[in-house]
Amino acid sequence: MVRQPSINAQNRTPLSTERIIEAALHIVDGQGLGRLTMRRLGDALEVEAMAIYHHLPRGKEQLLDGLVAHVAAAPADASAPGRWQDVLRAWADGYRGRLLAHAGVLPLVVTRRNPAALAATLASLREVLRRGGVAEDAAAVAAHTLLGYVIGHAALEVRGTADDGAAARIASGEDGAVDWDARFRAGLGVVLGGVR
Amino acid sequence: MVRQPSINAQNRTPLSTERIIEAALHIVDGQGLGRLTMRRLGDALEVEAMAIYHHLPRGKEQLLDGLVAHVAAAPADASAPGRWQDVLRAWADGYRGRLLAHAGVLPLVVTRRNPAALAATLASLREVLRRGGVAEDAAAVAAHTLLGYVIGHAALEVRGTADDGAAARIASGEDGAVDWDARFRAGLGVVLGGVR
DNA sequence: ACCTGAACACCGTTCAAGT
DNA sequence: ACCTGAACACCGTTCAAGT
Repeated sequence: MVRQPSINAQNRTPLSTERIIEAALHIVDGQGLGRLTMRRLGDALEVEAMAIYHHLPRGKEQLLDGLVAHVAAAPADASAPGRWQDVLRAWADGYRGRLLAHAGVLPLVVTRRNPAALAATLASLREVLRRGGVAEDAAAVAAHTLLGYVIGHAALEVRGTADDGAAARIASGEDGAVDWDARFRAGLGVVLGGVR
Repeated sequence: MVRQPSINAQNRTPLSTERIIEAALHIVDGQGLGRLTMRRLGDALEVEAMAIYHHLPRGKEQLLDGLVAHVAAAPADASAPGRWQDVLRAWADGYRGRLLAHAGVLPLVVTRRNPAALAATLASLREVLRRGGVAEDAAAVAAHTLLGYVIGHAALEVRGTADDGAAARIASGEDGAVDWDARFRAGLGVVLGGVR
């Protein structure tokens, strides 16, 4: 006779790295990076904070690395059909949306050492350009420029949404709110238009 | 008879917001953002941590805002002679150097609300373009694109210096170390070349 | 006005112990 | 193997008190 495991003792879904990262991302998205603590994360998972260390031995460091990987590793589809300009435009739209949706992890993406995440994304951009017939050197430069622009623009947007009003008008002489979508597309045009 | 103030009691230079910010920046540059604590900052200033609150009533929040202002507010010289391309290239070089020299505050520049600092910088870029004969709309787009690129590229550089070696080669197929200076200049050419 | 000392409510992390 | 409980060395910040 086989025992039903769900009946006894602690019948809750066990912890896993994936569940931990997801719960952490949920906290960051909802309450901000500053409120992500091991204790609060434990609460959200209905577990003592110390249980997390069993799955992430490097502790909070490893947790933050996981968040970066989850958000920043989003390569372009090099096998997509169409002009490389359109493929990159579509990727950039998606990547920007990703960064804005998880704005709280942006400071981590910016400085945290996590080679694999961004390197893979960068390689996919080069591949799109290479397949599109752009020379190797120019492709490397363009991939770098594009990723830099998307990340930098997302950073400006995250900061900017707060000072659309009076502050921006006073300090910059700009008239009213910024249409960020249009701004981003226009800047994207500048970057892609500069690739030869 | 006038008393000599320097003789008595606590004859040390009194605290000031400027001294506090400078000491904080020194800690961040030397030991990283994570090691900037009010207590350590107090030690560096030879004062109890609580004394800082007398000069920065909003506490650490205000301290971090001050760091961002100190690093990110570096406008271009709109009255400089020469082609606008050269003026912006010179500004970009300087701004990049600034961000890299204080890489520890980069995550703060990226997300911390501090309208004045970036808005003033942005306005100066627009002014350079406007004086150079670029149309208002195109100037606004280009200023935004340029600042976004410089910040984003600096972020990639800060992260990248760690994975120049094997990690980058494996993940990206790139051959060896990246010449960041050349990369930056080339990307700058792409961005400026795209402005019409 | 400017700084100190003690205290409070938190942190991340370790370590031995439970099941 | 997986989780808990108590403990340690830190945090930022408040508040009353000193000069």
